[in-house]
Amino acid sequence: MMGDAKKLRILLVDDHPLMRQGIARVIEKDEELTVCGEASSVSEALKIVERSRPDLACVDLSLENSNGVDLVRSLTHMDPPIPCLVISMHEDLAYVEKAFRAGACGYLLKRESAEKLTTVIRQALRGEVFTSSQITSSMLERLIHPNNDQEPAPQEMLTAREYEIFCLFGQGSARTEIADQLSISVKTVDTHVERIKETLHLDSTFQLIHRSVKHCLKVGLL
Amino acid sequence: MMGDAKKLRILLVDDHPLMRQGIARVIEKDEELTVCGEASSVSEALKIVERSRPDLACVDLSLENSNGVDLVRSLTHMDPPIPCLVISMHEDLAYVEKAFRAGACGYLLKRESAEKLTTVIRQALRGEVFTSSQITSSMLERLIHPNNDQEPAPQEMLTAREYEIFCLFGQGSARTEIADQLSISVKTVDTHVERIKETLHLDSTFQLIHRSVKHCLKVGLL
DNA sequence: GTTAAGGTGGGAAATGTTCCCACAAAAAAA
DNA sequence: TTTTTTTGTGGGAACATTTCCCACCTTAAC
Repeated sequence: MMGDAKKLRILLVDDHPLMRQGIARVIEKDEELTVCGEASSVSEALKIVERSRPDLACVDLSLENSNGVDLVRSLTHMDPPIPCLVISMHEDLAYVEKAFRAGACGYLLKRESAEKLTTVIRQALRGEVFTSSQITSSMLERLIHPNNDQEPAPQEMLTAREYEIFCLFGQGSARTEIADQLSISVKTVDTHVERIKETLHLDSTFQLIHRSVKHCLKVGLL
Repeated sequence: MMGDAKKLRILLVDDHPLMRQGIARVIEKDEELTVCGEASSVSEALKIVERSRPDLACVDLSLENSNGVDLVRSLTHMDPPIPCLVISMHEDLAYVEKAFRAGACGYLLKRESAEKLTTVIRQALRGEVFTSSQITSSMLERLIHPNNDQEPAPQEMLTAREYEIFCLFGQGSARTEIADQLSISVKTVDTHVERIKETLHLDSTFQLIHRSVKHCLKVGLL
């Protein structure tokens, strides 16, 4: 019981209970680490942080009904800041970018091994920055071939609003209909469309619809 | 051997040997019916018809490299005409329509029972018109709800040229590009587009693209 | 507190769509 | 055979969309 006081306290945030259990087990195995709380949403996590300030938070990026990125931003901007290690299933660099822009100090892929986790947690607590080796090589790849666009996932490239409109196109709404549904001006829809096309390297609305239908079909929106 | 002379002679046209065997077996079981020939293509069928004029032809609509509808048209427009019973796997009313417009006197779904087949053949030989009950109810449904379009297959509804253009849209070409590829005027493409939309009950080019992409994805053109 | 990013819109020229119309060839119907 | 329908080909003009600029406001980010 005495030793617990010296242990570094870690908060787990993931909406999958089984995943939390797995991570917790790995952490508890380490004599210097302990889990001080578990949360499945941003609000839960913030409550736990208030009453028991953890030394580190392990945050899953894709939380149900809320965004792990926002949590990371909150935690890393507190006084004093709580370092955040993102544990994500997404290899996509767009996620990585969002996480680090929000203040994360590490990005670990979920399929990484258990030993890696404790290693990374220690690194994070020492203030070191970490990414999984796949992520590192992806970043290097992008560094070397900056214009290597091979149909990136629209969700990652577009803002929430843009993606919303993008999908509405794919689901069969035309610009005027989208404007009605969203209660915004057609011109606003047009501007969004412009940005979407720019981001996705599309030359015309025709190509946009084309891409959107394909995407919606792929993700089961149609 | 004497009895055979009085038997009603039936020609089988289907490109699946096993299916022909199945139908033949059912027919031969009936004392009043006999199979006078089998063919897997239109040309084969016409040869058999010349040398042994059957009393009835059972024709599959989807023949390899040729079209059962054309055969039906030929047979039912001979002098004297040879009645045709279409045996098809397609429940779609578009097929039914084409078959009857070509002169078929019956339309039987392949998944119908064996007993049904002999019953229907007798009906056909008596000059009665028959459709499977599913087809009948589909027609009634359409009669009651005329604008209840349940996405019929575009290939069946459109002419060859129209379908060509329809698919080019789905594969990413815009109207001007299609005009270039086909070496025709953009206006011609526009007219085709108009007809396609009319046939498919589409309200806008937008919906056309939408439908086309879905279709191309379904048939593996994308 | 200045910069960057996201969401909101307008104006005007270019482009695309739609609804007419027409004509010729081929196919179907009479 | 002759007539009618279907198919493929196009034009003109009104209308709608797209595209390219631009601007404003708000909310993070640095």
